[in-house]
Amino acid sequence: MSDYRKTLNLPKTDFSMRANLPEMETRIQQFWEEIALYREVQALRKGGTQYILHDGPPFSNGDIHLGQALNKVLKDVVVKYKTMRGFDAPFVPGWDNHGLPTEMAAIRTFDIDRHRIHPTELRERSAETARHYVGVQRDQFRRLGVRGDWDSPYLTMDPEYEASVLEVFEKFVEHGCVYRGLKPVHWCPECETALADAELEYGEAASLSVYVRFPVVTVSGDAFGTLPAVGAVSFAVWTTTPWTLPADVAVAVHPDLEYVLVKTPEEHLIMARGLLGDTMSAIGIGQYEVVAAAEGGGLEGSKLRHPFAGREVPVVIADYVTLEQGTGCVHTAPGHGREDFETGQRYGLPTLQPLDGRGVFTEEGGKFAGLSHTEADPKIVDEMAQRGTLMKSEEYRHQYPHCWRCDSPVIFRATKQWFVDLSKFTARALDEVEQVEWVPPWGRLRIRGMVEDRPDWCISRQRVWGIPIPTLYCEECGRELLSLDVIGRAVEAVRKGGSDAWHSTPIEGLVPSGTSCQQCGGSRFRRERDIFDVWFESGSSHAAVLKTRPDLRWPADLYLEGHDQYRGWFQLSLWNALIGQGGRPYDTVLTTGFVLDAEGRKMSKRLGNAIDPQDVVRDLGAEILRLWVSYIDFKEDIPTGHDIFDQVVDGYRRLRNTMRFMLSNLFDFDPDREAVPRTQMREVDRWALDRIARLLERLTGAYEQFEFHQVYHRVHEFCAVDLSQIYLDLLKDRLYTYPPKSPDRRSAQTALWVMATSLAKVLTPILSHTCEEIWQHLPGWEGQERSVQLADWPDLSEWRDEELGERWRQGVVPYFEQADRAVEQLRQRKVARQPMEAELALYCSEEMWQTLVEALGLDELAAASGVSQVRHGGPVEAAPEDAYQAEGNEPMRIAGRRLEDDKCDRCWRRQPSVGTDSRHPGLCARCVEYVTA
RNA sequence: GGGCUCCUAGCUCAGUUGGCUAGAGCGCCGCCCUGAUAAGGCGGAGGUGGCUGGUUCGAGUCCAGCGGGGCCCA
Repeated sequence: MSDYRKTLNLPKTDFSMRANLPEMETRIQQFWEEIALYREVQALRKGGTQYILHDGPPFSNGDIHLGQALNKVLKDVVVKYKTMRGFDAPFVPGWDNHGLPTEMAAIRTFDIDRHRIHPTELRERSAETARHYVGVQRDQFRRLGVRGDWDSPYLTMDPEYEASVLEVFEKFVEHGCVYRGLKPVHWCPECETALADAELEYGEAASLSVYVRFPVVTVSGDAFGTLPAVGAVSFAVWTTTPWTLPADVAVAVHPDLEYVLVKTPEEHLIMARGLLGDTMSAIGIGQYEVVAAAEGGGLEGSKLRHPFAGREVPVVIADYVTLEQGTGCVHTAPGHGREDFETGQRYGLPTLQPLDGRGVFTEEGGKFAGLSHTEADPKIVDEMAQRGTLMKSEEYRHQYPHCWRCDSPVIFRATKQWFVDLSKFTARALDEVEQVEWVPPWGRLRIRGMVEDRPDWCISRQRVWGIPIPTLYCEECGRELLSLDVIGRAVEAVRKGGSDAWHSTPIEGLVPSGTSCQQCGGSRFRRERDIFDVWFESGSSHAAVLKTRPDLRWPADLYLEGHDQYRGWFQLSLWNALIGQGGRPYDTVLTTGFVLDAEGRKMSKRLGNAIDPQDVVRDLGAEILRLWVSYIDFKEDIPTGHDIFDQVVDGYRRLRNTMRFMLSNLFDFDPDREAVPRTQMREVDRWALDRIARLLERLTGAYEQFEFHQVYHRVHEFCAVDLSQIYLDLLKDRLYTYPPKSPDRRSAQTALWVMATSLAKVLTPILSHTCEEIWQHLPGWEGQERSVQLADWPDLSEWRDEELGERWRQGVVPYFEQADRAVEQLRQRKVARQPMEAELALYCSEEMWQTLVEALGLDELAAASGVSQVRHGGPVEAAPEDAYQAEGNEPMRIAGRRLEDDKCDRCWRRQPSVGTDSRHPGLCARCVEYVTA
């Protein structure tokens, strides 16, 4: 009997069931290399409407992490989708080379002592590091299957790019919004250098904690009613850094907190009610009474006497004042604190800066001049004790930032920095924000908030690895010189020789002859050594990249980054483009959530819950990572974990095997010659095509809305339900047992071919490698593109059949589930252990029966029911007692019985006709006909 | 502490303008098949919709508060 197996058209394909993805992907990627796919696609889409996705540059300072992998794959999905839709959608990847992360990577890699190394050498080492990691990351991104112009990416350290940044700066200067001012920065007095946040290490340190009286001169309005004798009333202030008191210019209170006037045996004190008890016990006063209360807001403008400097200081409002510690009255020294500084800016207070680079008090420090800040601490306390303004002093241990190199405690010190005044662009910026499409929509709200309360932008950094700020200082008086001429020369020099040219060009080459200091008239200058904030560089990418490359255009259609970039790249690119180019740099901004672990916590190397994309690619394959990207909703927080990847692997298998089944049944199909015209197709095949046509419309919509997870979930469901459970299952009988060239079989193959090619196309943006592999295993046809990525987006609208689809949805598809249940009941009752042993009798209206028979035909109705035979038993009422009661709109009952007919050796169906032909005693009549034909 | 945001079965997602017993796939358990076979089919269990209160004839869907997670600030 097994002889008949040879007469069947069993599926055949080289498309393996197990993918061995890592191996397959490299083979496919090699193929892409060979045909220069990126160029091919670009050439093909040349002339199409441009769609510019501008790549946000990652730092070139290490291997790519999962978030970056996610980001690039998403961009790849967008770009591939767009090109298949006919757009000219180039993808130019970029890297952010400058800045502290790379400088630190270089210091680590080369074990550099940054206090000894010459800046030029540190720049060289940093450049080397950056180049190295650009190469590493490029390979890693390519390994993910990301298609782009990898041969000519943009690098922020390219001289051309650097020159463009300086040109943007030039525009800023033209607008007159660049100025030099004071700003407190973390400063290491040992190393005498500014420190970035990343260079701080927090550790325990001892400080002097002091409670200090700020005697009241006047209190605003009648906040506390009638005050007792002035002079006997003080604001109680607490601080752990007495050495910052010489720079104090104000006391801050919270506008909404309640403040009280407290009477003690000796005096009256003012502090927050919420801290009254703590403060009193700290300063050792047991007997006191509250005599009046007022909201902090009402105290604004009160005048106090500095505890030892003699000057008057105002009471100001600040919402960062809390009840966690202290008295609720916060000592404010704009020169020594970031918040203090902003408060000072708001009130127009002076920024006192009495410390030099070594942390030693200058003349401005008055009687403390010459003392280091640590030496001054006790002296200041003594001074206040003598003047009677000290209430309490004690040692205090707390977490305090230390220098990462020398481990000494750092200080906050006001230094001169370059700023950009953004205030006059705020209205324009908000206007542009409204023009942009933010996805998801709440992005607008978020960026609006940031634009609205944006302080002036400090663009200078005291670092080495970056683009120099092309300004000068007078050698005589130290006054800065902002000159368009000088910037112009810098642009030219940098364009030729890179950033180093600014440092190496003789000063005469940078200073136009006749230049003189605006302040003292001096004619000798030295160059600025500070560099730009890296955000200024990357924020200029729209100009440096979009405006300079012929394959791109300004502004971009899309920026796509993590939602941390609202404050970062999105915002700073916006200001930069607004001031530099007069408009927004993007039309749409799409943001992704953050990659979290399975418990929803952030991923970090420290927690040890980070997943390395390189591991995923090596162990599971890039396709799994790509599928994961479309498995989750990337706009929300993104949960990850090995179990999630396992699920993605399962999902991949389902997709792959469904595709494999279709491919394997197309082994003898020639789409050019054997495709069956729509009118001659079996109805069930047309139903399947209507289903996929309908699916395709939804998928296209999902791509348009950047809802890629909808693509995955809908395709997966389609493969599992419409195909595996229903269509492919019922097709087997026809595909395997019918004569190879019979129109009925070709009809099925036509449908399979349309579905397979369409699915391969619509999944290409996501499963690029697998779809390419499918493409290579499909039966070839006239005009088939070399790569599926060169194909057009499928249009299956011709296969839509509204009437048929509706009829099936109502009257046919629901039957399948009912049949399954009826069969299950037979199995439960042990009527038939195997469904193929059974026959079903449907008890329903004649009309209902006709609908099913006309839709499927008797053979396929049985196949779809999973049994050997199906017949109409009669009206519902005629059904036997134990018949299954079908659910649904119309009444139907399904009875079943075990067939006594023999099983056909060929088609496995139990048919009465088995054995009627003496030549083939084991076959049913249908199989005899096919075999003898 | 502030701005924005998220919280539906073990997991990832659906649920149209508030309206019938809240769905899918995966996973799990049981069965069948061995002509998709390191596949495939059938069935089953599994949800106080983060919690509390409110608006409404009716809320997963609207409002308020609380709890937990995330990003960015502080």
